[in-house]
Amino acid sequence: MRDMDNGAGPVRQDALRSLLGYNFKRSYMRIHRDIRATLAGFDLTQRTFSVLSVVAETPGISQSEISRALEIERSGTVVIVDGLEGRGLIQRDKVPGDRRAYALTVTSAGSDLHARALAALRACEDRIFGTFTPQERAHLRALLDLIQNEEQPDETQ
Amino acid sequence: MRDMDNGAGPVRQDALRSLLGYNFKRSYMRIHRDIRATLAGFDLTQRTFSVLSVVAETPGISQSEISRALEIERSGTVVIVDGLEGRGLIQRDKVPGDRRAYALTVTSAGSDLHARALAALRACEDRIFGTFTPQERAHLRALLDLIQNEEQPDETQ
DNA sequence: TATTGTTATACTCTATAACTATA
DNA sequence: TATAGTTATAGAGTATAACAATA
Repeated sequence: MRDMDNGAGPVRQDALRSLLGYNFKRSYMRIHRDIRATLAGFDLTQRTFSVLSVVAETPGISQSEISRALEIERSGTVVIVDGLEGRGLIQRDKVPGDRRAYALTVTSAGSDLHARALAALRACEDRIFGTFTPQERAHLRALLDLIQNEEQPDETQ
Repeated sequence: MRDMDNGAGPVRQDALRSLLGYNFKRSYMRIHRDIRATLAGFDLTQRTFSVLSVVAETPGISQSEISRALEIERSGTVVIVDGLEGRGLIQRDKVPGDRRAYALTVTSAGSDLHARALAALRACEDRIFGTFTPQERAHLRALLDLIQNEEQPDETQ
């Protein structure tokens, strides 16, 4: 009787369900819940993992470059890098040519944690998308890429 | 030279990009930005629009039913309903059989705003997915449904 | 002038807990 | 005991603004 507690009848949400945006949100919440739980086991969040990952793959990257690549505010990147450095996962080194910036690299501990968290995330996705065929996974990825590469509305006028 | 500011070379994010979850997040952020801007024109958020929409389509629905249908905490629903009621978009009526609950319905102003916001959202989605073929839209919707209907990990043991 | 890194602040969103009235 | 609604609070996540040092 869950949908008929007060006699209003089943809960209709035809309008919401007709919107791709709403279904996208619900799907994302479903995925995000599992990803968050997986990363919590490594004391990481989506953001801290993303920063760790980019540093691991781009040794010498600066904080500003991270901000641009991941679309995080610079002020937010500082806090994340502080945390990762404090845990001995990455380190800040001086940049010879530019005394403003740091060159970030992962420590061996950071590299190790990144590898283990990445493996856990792949396992997590295998669970979430376990019923998907390889073709369905590829198609989903292709559609997500299409969305990300959409023209942005021109805000310069 | 945006990706080579410090000589670290182009920013690599192969690991992140190999994860469906990360691409999902980026796509969702892209879509959400436009949806939020669209709804802001009606002084609505995704949540307040969702509640308004469900009330419009299920006259007499209770707050608890909204919470279950939209997966919002009851305490959050109260605040949203307060706001919509304060703006004259929905109203709370007594339920004959249950003195605890309210029967919610939209006012004519609420019905009108819902219709206009819904039309704006459809137009917004037409812009976002303008380059998608009808088949691609349908396929995306089908894949999103698959994700939402995934078995949840059993937490009752 | 623009950019890098930083700090402090504020705001939004959401979850949690505790409570009352009623079933 | 369980449910409907409510209130207050706290936390996470994120954005904004201002600043010093350097380019």
